[in-house]
Order: sequence, then structure tokens, then C-alpha cells
Amino acid sequence: MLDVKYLRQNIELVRKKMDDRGQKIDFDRFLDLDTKRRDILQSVETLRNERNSVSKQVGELKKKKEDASALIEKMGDVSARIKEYDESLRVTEEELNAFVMIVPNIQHESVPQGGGSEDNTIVRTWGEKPVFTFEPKQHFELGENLNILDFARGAKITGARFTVYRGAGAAIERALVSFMLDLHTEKHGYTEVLTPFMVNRESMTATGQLPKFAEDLFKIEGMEYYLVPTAEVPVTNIYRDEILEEEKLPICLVAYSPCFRAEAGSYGKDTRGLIRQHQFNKVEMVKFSKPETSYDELEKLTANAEEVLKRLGIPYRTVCLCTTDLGFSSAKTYDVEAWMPGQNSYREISSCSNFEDFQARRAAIRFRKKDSGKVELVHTLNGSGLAVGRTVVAILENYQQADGSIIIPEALRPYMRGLERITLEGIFPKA
RNA sequence: GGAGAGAUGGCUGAGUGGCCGAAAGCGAUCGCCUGCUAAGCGAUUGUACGCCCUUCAAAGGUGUACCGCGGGUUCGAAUCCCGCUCUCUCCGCCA
Repeated sequence: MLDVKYLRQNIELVRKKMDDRGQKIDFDRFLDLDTKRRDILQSVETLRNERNSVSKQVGELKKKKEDASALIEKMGDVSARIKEYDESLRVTEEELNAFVMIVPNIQHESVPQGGGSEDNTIVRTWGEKPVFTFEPKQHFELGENLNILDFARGAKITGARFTVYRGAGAAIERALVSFMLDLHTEKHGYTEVLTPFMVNRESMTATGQLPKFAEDLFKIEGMEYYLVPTAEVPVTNIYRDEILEEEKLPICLVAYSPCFRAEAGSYGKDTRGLIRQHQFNKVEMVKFSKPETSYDELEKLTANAEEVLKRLGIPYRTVCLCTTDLGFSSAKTYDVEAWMPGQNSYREISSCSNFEDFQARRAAIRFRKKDSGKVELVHTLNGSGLAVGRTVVAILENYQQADGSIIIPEALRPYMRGLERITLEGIFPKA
């Protein structure tokens, strides 16, 4: 969320920023609530002050065995008034809070102005698109033909958007997770963490999924627990309500996690295959940074995600999301899009964002400045490194052969007992 | 799931109605002392939100809240009462 004080003092700038994001927000209501809150607060604090000092006098009188009944009677009335003010303060703060919680972050000045995904700017493009002597197939057709992806049985077991992986299909998914974690820990300096796949309401609120996007989440029946839509939630919440030491920053964590998304409102979109599932695997990078360096960290984070694709030999491009495509909590986002020959298009495989202090304020993640001793909010960042299911899609489609087999990228072979090619006959070689 | 014990500042830990935002110790920071290190001495050392001052901010002043969370009793609650959460011990169950 945004800082209430900042909002109050920079309301016109924020109005403009939200206009550019295509958000219609009634900031007059905010100003009213804010003024009301401070009025009530002052009144109630004055009364509390009176109560505190009179109560002290009562104590002194009683100690001297003198009569304090006049004061006590008077304070009964003051306490009643405090209770009334407290109630209206509670209501006002609730309204104010509800308002602030649904205001998106302010975009960084470098974010391109836009009205849709066509306005995202292409930052760079890498790799040679493979040339085929045949019509390249889509991954779901390749996967079903090789008997490594089984969508029908996934649907039987659970429902639409669930998949069974088999043999080399299951192995390549697992290999990718290990490959990505090893790369980020050994080459990019991240510490691996493994966090819960269910989180409570506070955690979801801290990273911005709640209260605004409840319909995207799976909630556990009868409990205030939710399935994680991304490891960003549990990993960022590791340091919720904590004050970190400046020397420890930046803290760079990487986590594998399955992700669960209700995908409400995406009916009819990507209905076949692995692209859009209710459950998918992801390796996620999360950073806690000092404000001064967070944009450098964003560039590094994005490069770390890109490195996975480079090592796998998958062509990609990186785009900077425009104002209207930017996610709720993000100040700036790069999407890395992998080339998918079967679909003849680039598809998002990673999303790398700097949230600045937006999540940190909700989550109360701060650090103490070494020289001044002052506490300040950290900046949080995260990015997929990468979405595993979509990486499988990219490998199947880019490395498909005329006979329907799939060449395994060299970087992955050590993680697959040396397997070089997925064919229908040899699902997996003997070790 | 059953029984019991507990939750206080960066940490340990005292505090069972007013003198408590909280003793003491440890740690940390600054200063003094010391040839250096250690020891010693002195000072400082929570967070949030208002208000005043200030062009803004910082600094400063002032007020309020916070002793796991939420309610209640009381002129007054870390302290008493109720509910919840979490931790620990024992029993049961269990990968």
C-alpha cells in the first residue's frame, strides 16, 4: 500500500499516476476520511490525556486516604466519551484502510505509458528461432504423442487445468526445478528456501493478493488458510514484522513451490495444454533490497531469469510492461517471454518486478540504517526463475524433431540421467 | 484429539491494580581511560500514529497507543476476568 502521509501530500501526482494506469479512484473520499480520522484522533487523545492525569491524581488522593469520589465520577463520563470516539475512530480507520488497500502502487517514471499489451516495449531479444522443415506442433500434441503428458487423466482425477506427467515428462519437470535452483544458488548468489504451500490471511494481505484479488485464490474449507498462488507470498512474508540489519541487504532467496490459481475470468483462454493450469510448479526469486539499489537489483534479477533460458537454448525476448499492464503491487515489471514455435508466438515465462516499498509497508519489513540508526522500509522484488510448466512447453516446442521426438537441452541432461532425446520407444534409458 | 505450563524490549529475565514504556543483567553505540588488547568508568539504546515548530523534510518539543491477539471489569490494567492464537511438556494418533 501507499503511505497515507505521502498520499495526503502528493494527491495530485497520485491522481495523475493512477489515471495513467487506467485506474479510477475517488481520492476526494480518501481526503475526507483522512481528515476525519485525524480530527477524531486528536479529540480522543486529548480525552485520554485528561483521563491519564486525573487517574494519577485519584491514585495520589487514595494513597493519602483522601476523598476522590468527585474526580472518579467525572472520569466515568470521560471514559464513556472515549469509548464513543474509539468506536467512530475504529470505523473511520477501517474505511480508510479499506481504501488504501485497493490503491495500486505508483509506477516508476521509466515505465512506458500505454493502453494495452501492444504498448509494452521490447527491451531485448535473444537467440535464433529454430527453423523447421515441417510444421511445428504444439506441446500438448507432442506430449500426448510421446505419452509424457496426459490431460484426459488429469481432468478425470481432478478437473480441467490439471495434468498428469509421465516418464520423461515427469522427469523433465523435476530436472528443471533442480537445474534452476542449482543455477540460482551456485551462480547467482541466492539462498534456497522451502516454505509452506498454504498461508494465512495476513501473509496474503502483506503481498497484496488480499483483499482485492480473493477470487483468484483457493481457500481451505473451514480455515483462514489459502493455497499459495506463487512462492512470492510465503517467501516475502519470511521477514514480515521484522527489522533487518542494513549489512544483510540485499537478501536474495530462491524457492521452489507449486502454485495454485483459481484462474477465474480466464475461461476459454489457453484451454489446452500446460500454459494455464490451476496447479503448476515455479522457481521463484525474491529480493529484499535497500531503496537506493532496488532498480539495479531488478536488472540483475531479470538477467538471472534470462540466464535459465540462455542455458537451455530457448529464444526469448524481454519486455517492459506499460502502465496499464502493470500488476497491482508493482512499480516496474519486466516480462521474459519465451519463443513457442508451436504457437508461433512469444509467451510469458517469467515476470520480474520491483515493488519498491509497497509490499514492505503492508508487511512491515524494515531495516535499520547503520549510520543514523533510523528504520526505513526495504524494497521487495521478485521474479520467476522460471515457470516450470511453461519451460517444458518451450523445450518441447523448440526442440521437437521431424519424427516427433524431443532433443533434451544439454544443460538438462545431467539432471535426467544423461537422457539425450525423448522418444516413444525409449521412455527412459537404464542408468 | 486429551491434560498441564507458558508468551514482557535485540536477548535473558523481574514485575499480580496507580510510583511501569516497564527493574536488573547481557548485547549494541558513543565518549573517557589504556603503549596495544582485555578490563574499568560514564552516557545513550523499542515501534507506530497525531499535534506544535519548520517552505517541505530532518532535528527538536509534546501527546497517544503498544508487555502474543481480541474483548470485558475499573476513575485507572503488563498485572484481574472471558475468548482466541502460538510455544513447550506428557498421553493418544500418525508420514
